[in-house]
Amino acid sequence: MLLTQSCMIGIRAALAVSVQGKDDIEAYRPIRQIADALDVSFHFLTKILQVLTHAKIMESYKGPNGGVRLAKPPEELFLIDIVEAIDGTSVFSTCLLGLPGCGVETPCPVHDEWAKSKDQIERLFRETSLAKLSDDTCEKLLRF
Amino acid sequence: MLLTQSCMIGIRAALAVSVQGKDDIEAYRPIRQIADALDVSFHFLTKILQVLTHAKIMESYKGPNGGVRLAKPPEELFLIDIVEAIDGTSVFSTCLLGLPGCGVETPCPVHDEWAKSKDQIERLFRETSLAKLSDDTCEKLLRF
DNA sequence: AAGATTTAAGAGTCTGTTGTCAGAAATAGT
DNA sequence: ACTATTTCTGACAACAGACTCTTAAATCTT
Ligand code: FES
Ligand code: FES
Repeated sequence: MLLTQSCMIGIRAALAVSVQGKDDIEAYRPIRQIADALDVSFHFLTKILQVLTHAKIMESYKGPNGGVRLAKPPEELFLIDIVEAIDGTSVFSTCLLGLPGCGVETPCPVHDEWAKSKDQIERLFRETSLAKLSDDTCEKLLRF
Repeated sequence: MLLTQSCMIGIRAALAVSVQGKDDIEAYRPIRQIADALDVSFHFLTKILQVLTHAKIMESYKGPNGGVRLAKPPEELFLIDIVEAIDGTSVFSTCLLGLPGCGVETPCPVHDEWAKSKDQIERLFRETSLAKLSDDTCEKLLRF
C-alpha cells in the first residue's frame, strides 16, 4: 500500500469535513459523526484527527457543539499536506528498491522509469486541493 | 512504501543472480554470496528466496556448489512476477483511499487521477524484464 | 562412511502500525 | 453550581512485517 491506513482515513475525514462544511465552513463537526459517515472506529479516528489538528490542518473545539473544522479554506489545503502530516513524505523520495538516497548518487536500475511515476504521483498529491475533491464528490455523488 | 522490504530485497537478489549468471546461466549462486553482495542478512534473504523458489521463479540446489539460479531465462522474468510472488498484486488494484473495489463500482474522488499513475506503475512492473535490468546494470555500472 | 557445505523449515523475537479504552479537561445549557 | 457533551491524553492490547536462530535434510568431497 502506498499510504498507511491512518493516512487514508485522514484524507477521507478531511474530505468529509470539507463536504459537510460547504454550507457553513465555520461550524465544528463532531468526530463521532464523521466516524459514522466513514464507517471507521471513533477512537481511532480521534487519534488521526489529533495529528491533523497539531499540524494546523484542522482546528478543534471541545464541549457541546464542538468537533473539528478545517483550519484553512479548502482551496488552500492539498492532499500532500495531509500525507506529510501523517505519513511523512518518504513515499516521494525513496528508491523503489529501498537503496539509500534515490537520485542523488548513482541511480539504481529502475530509477529512470520509477522517477517518472514518482513525479506524477507527487504532482497528484501536490496539486489536488480539498476544494476540488469535495466539489467533485458533490457533483458526481461519489463515495468516500 | 510501495513495496515491502522483503519484496525490494527479492528484486535486488533476482537482479544479482541475473547479473552474476551472465557468463554461466546454469550455475547455482550461494545465498550467502548474494547476501554479502546486497549487504542484507543471510537468514532473512534465505526466507525471501524460499518464496521465490516455491513460486518457480528460481531453482535451488543443496550442498556444496549449491545455491539458487533463475528458473527461466531473464528475458522471460518480469518485475511483476517477483512482486506478485512476495507482496501480491494488491498495489495495482486497490483504491488510493482504501475503499473496497477500486474502479468497479462508484469511483472515489481521486480515482481518475490515481488510475493514470497506477496504470503507469503497473506497466513499469509488467514490462520491465530482469534481462533489461541486468543489461543496464552492467553497461552503466549501476548499484543494486 | 564421515565430515563439510548449503538450502529448507519452523519457532521465536522485535518493532511499528492498528485499534481500544479509561480518565482528564473544556465547554454549553440549565 | 451541576450535568451532559465532546475533544485530549496516555496507556495498552492485538497484529503484521521484519528479522534471528536452531535444527533438519540434501549433497559433495575425501
Ligand atoms: S535510486 Fe532507485 S529509484 Fe531512484
Ligand atoms: S476507487 Fe479510489 S482509487 Fe479507484
